[in-house]
Amino acid sequence: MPQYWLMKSEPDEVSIDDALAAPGATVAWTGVRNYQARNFMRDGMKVGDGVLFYHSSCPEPGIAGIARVASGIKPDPTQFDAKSPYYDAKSKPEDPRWLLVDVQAVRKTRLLPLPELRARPELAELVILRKGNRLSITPVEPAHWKVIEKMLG
DNA sequence: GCCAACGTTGGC
DNA sequence: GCCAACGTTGGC
Repeated sequence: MPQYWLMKSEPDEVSIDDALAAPGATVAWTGVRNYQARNFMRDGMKVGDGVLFYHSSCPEPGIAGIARVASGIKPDPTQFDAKSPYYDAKSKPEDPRWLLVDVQAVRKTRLLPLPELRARPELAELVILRKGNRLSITPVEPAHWKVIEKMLG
């Protein structure tokens, strides 16, 4: 049973184009610093799961591409890098607090903006559309995935 | 830049 | 364990 996820990235940091241009179209998903999002990676993700690649904190936020989970969880090396904005002094290499997975871009899609997602009643329960949601990684129901795939064409 | 809505921290 | 203060996210 395949599972689906939505993963937010600021295109200034890693856009869908950056991911497609990376070796193997694969990037390490660094910088997750929220326990709930981390736990989704740790407890829920499997290699091959579908990913909606979402651009956040940018002029036009929305879904920008399709990707897949390309590895199991690994420690996020940026937590040990004192020069990284994601540095966490309280995390110890023998007991890493933060994890990542590799994400492989499958294809760039048209930009599917938030207002268009909100306009679809079938997507009302999509986690990122719910009020107050700020999670950078959220599960996506198979039915929602199908609707979104259709909208992307 | 604003601000709503969360999450985290730390004193008690 | 409570909760006020503070920090962050992220759309607008």
